[in-house]
Amino acid sequence: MPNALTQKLEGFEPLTDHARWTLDGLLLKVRPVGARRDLILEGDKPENVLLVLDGFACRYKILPNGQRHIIALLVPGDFCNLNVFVLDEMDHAIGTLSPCKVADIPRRAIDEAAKSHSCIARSFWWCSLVDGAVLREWLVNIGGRSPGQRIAHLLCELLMRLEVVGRVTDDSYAFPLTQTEIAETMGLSDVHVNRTLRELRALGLIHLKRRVLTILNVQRLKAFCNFTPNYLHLRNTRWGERQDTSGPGPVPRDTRDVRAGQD
Amino acid sequence: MPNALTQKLEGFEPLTDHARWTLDGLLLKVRPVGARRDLILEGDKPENVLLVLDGFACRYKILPNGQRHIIALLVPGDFCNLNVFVLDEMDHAIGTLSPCKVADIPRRAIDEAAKSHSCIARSFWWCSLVDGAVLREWLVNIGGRSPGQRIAHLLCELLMRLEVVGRVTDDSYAFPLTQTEIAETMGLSDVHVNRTLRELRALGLIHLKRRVLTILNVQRLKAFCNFTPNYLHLRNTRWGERQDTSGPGPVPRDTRDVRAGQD
DNA sequence: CGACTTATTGATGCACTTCAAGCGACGTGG
DNA sequence: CCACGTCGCTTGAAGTGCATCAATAAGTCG
Repeated sequence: MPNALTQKLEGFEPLTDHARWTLDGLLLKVRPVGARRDLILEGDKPENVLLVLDGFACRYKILPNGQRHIIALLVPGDFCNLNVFVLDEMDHAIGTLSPCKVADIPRRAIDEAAKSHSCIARSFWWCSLVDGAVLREWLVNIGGRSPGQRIAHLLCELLMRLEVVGRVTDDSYAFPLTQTEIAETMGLSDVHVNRTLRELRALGLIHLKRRVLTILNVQRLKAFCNFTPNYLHLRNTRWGERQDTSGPGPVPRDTRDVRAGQD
Repeated sequence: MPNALTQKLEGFEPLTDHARWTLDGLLLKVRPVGARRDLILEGDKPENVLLVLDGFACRYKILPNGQRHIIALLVPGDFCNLNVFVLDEMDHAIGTLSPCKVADIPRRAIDEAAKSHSCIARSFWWCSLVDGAVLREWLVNIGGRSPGQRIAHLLCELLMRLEVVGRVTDDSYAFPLTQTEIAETMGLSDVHVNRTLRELRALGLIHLKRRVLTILNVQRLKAFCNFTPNYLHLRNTRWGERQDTSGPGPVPRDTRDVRAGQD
C-alpha cells in the first residue's frame, strides 16, 4: 500500500517511479503519537518537518481569553510545517486530535528530494498552495454560510481529501472530532453544533456515530452546502475532473438561505 | 522612492543592490486601474503575475446566493497570483477597491529573478507564506472575536502592512473601503459595521472620515483586540523586533469579553 | 443642481450563545 | 463485579447580539 504522502501528491500530478521511491525515503522516522498531544507549539522553531501519516491533527491558536480556535485539519498526507524553510518561528500550534502516526523529516532531506525531482518540488509547492486555498474556503465558510451548510461543507471537503489518500469506503470515513472540537473549528458553540448535527441527521444527509461518519447521499449533501471542489485543485483523481453537474435530486434547503433566488 | 515591492520584501530580509535592481526590472509594465474593476476572475488562467503597486485590491468569492465575500486585502507590494506557477486555474477572483496601479509581470521574468538571486526566491516564498499566515489570523478573527475587536484587528494589521510600504504617516492611512465592503470582509452586516465603527470612535480609538483612517492611540487599539504581529513575520523593520510590552494605558474592554479572566 | 451612492439611525425578530441539568459510555479502583 | 468519576452527547430555558427591514441624512459626481 502506498504511503499517504505519495497518494496525496499523485492527486495533483503523476510521479515517476524514482520520485515515488525518493518520497518513501523521507518517511524513515515514523512515530506514533497519542490523541490530544501537541506536536508543535506557537513560537517553536522546529528543526524537522512533520508529516501526518495517519490520524487527524490540527492547526490551532489560543486566544488570550482562553478559547481555542482550530484553523485547519491535518489528515494523512498533510505537512505540518513546510514553512520551516523561510519562517523562523511558528505563528500557531499543531496538535493531534486522534492517535496519529507522524513522520519526522529532516529539512535537508526535503530539500534534496525537491532538488532531485522537479515533480517533487512542484508537488510540495502545490501542497502549500492548496493549504492556502482551503484556508480561503474556510474563511468564506465561517463568514458566509449558515451553521448547517458550514458543517456540511467541512464534511464534503474531508470526504474528498480523505478519498485521495484512501481513507474512505462507501462514503464513510473515520471522523474523530468531538462536537466541542467541531465547534472550535466552525466558530460555533458546542451546543449549537449538537443541534445542527441533529438537523443534518434529520434531513437524512449524514450518519455520525462512534466517531465514524457516513454520508448518506453525497450528491444531496454537496448541493445542500453548494460544495464545489475546484479549490482543492485535484486533477489527477476521479474527482478532479467532474463538476458534479448531474442532477442532485431533491435538495433540502437551509432555513437561512431563503432570500436569494439561486434557482 | 523605492517601489512598494522592494520595500515590502525588505521588511523580511535585506536585499543586495543588484537584487533591488532586478526587482525594479520586473515593474516595467504598469497600468492604472479604476476602482471596482476585476483584475482576475474565478476560473481564469492568467498568463502574467499581477502585482499591486498602489491602491487597495481584494481577493473575493461570490457565493451562489449572490453575497460577496472578501477573503484578503491586497495593498501596495502584494502579489495577486503567485500561484500561477503551480495551479492552473484561479479558485477566487481579484478586484480593485480603490483606483490602483498594477504591474503585469511575465511569469518568466519572475522565474528568472528568483533563479538569479536566492534572496529574491526566498522573499517570494516568504510572500506566499505570509499570505497564508494572514489568512489564518483572519480565520481566528472572524471565528473568535467580537465585531469590535474584529475590525480593530484589521485596522491594526493594515497599519503594520502599510507602514512597511511607506503608506502611513502619523498613525494615519488611506482606507478606501466602504462600510459595506468592511462588512463583506468581516462577515457582518453593513448596519452592524456602522454601529461598531461608531463604538470604536466613541471609545476614542479611531477616527475615520472621507476614506482616511487615523488611529488615535495605537497602543490602546492593539490592546483592545489583543493584536500580536508575530504572524506577519516581519523582522527587518522597526516593528518586527519589538513586542509592545510597554504599558498600553487604560484599555477599554469589549463587552463580549467579560467572562474570561485574563488579568 | 439633481441623481446616486454611502452613512446613519430606529424598530423588530430570531438565531445563536450561555447556563444548567440529565444521560450514556467508558475506565478505574475498591 | 459494581460504585464511582469523567467525558462527551443531548436537551431545555432564557437572554441577547446581530441581521433584517426601512427610512432619512449626508456625501459625491455628473
